[in-house]
Amino acid sequence: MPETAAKPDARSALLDAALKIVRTKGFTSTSVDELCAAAGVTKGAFFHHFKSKADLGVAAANHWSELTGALFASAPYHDAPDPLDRVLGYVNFRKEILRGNVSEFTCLVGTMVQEVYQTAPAIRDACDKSISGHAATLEADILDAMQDRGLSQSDWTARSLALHTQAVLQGAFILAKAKEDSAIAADSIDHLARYIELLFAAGTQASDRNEANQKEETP
Amino acid sequence: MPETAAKPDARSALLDAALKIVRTKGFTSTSVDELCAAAGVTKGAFFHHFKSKADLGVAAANHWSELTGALFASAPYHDAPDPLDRVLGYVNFRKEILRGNVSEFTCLVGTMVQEVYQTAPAIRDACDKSISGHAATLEADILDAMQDRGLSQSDWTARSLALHTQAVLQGAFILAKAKEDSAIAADSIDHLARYIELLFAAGTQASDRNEANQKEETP
DNA sequence: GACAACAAACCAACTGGTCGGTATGAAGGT
DNA sequence: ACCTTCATACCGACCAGTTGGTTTGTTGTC
Repeated sequence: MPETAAKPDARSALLDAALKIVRTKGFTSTSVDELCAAAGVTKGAFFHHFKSKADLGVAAANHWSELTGALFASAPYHDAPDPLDRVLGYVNFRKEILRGNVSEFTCLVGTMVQEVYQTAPAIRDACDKSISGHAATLEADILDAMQDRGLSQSDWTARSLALHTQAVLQGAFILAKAKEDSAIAADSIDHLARYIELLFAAGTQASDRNEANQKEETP
Repeated sequence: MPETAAKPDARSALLDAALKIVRTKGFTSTSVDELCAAAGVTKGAFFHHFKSKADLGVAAANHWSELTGALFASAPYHDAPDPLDRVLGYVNFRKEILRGNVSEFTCLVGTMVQEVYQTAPAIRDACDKSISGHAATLEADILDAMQDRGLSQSDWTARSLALHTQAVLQGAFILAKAKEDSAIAADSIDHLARYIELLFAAGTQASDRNEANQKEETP
């Protein structure tokens, strides 16, 4: 991965164009010429900065990671003192983000990975890194909430719940695309929030009796 | 839509080829020539049966609906007397289905709709119909379970929960593709099952405490 | 004068789609 | 029984446009 220090104009223009176009048409349907036209550069510039279209795909996924990373890092839900409130704040924030038309709030890497997971391993890995890396930022808060609520020996892990939130979001985007409606995505996110609430409510209730067993599952 | 009575060889061969190839490479990356080669027919046959590639996409989505409809209709979970057990049986069945490599258990219409929702409205509608139609088969059992457990005035509907299950599954497939691993999908399905259990357990607890268990046991 | 950052003409392979043609068989008249 | 008609199913050469990618050339800057 290159350093994000210097920003030649054409490169970031192409990356920004890729974010917009790929999210509406998909990766393979987006041609290099189209990208160049949207970015206002020529093909020469494209292949100067990216050695192939697939290379652009990888760079776009990384660019996406940086953009979303910054967005969520600066989101207000981190301020909540209760870790569970931070987790629920994240989920609620994801719901608030559902503004504008579908291609504006859906996920670049979720879209790309479906198309190329078998044909472009480099892009798939970049997409996985983006999703998993984002989930990891949630994992810490989930872990804190689990400890806080005495759920350390539950039969699910903080990581699996963090990844599950991403699955719900990705799936919600698919439904939103199929129905061309963001409301259905909001419904799914509501179910996700309800699940997390129930999960922690049930936990406090059931396993309050004793604590401090660091073993995981495996009966 | 044509009746499924007569089955010309070339047509169904192309449809079967489409199911397999589109799930691994995506719709736009799958060329007509490739489809013809895999089906052992010529281009003439292709455009005799389908007026365009998009038309094949619509037909493939409908074909998918029929195949999955038959699969789930004959699944054993319908036999459970308790409607909640049928719902949980469905979820468990979805988990059991995760066999073989990723392209063998992922969803054709979920893959397609991501690519073409903006560019091929006919395909999008066919995919929506497939997903929503499948969700509708779950909705009846959910509704029964809600009545059975006295959850009729909850702040979520049977339809939204049915669609949520589809969102979770579609999202689980995306994660499985990103990680090239079905285990992550199974984890998400476990979370879904846990959610449904908690949802109905919490409901019975909160609003059905006095009314107790008045359901029949031997139908 | 070396090098990064572009511009733009150019290319072979491939794309979805067309079109004239053929093989088969059922329908219908005589 | 024989012939014509017509529709369906299929073939495969062909087409124009597009694809990702290359090459050669022109800038500006250190």
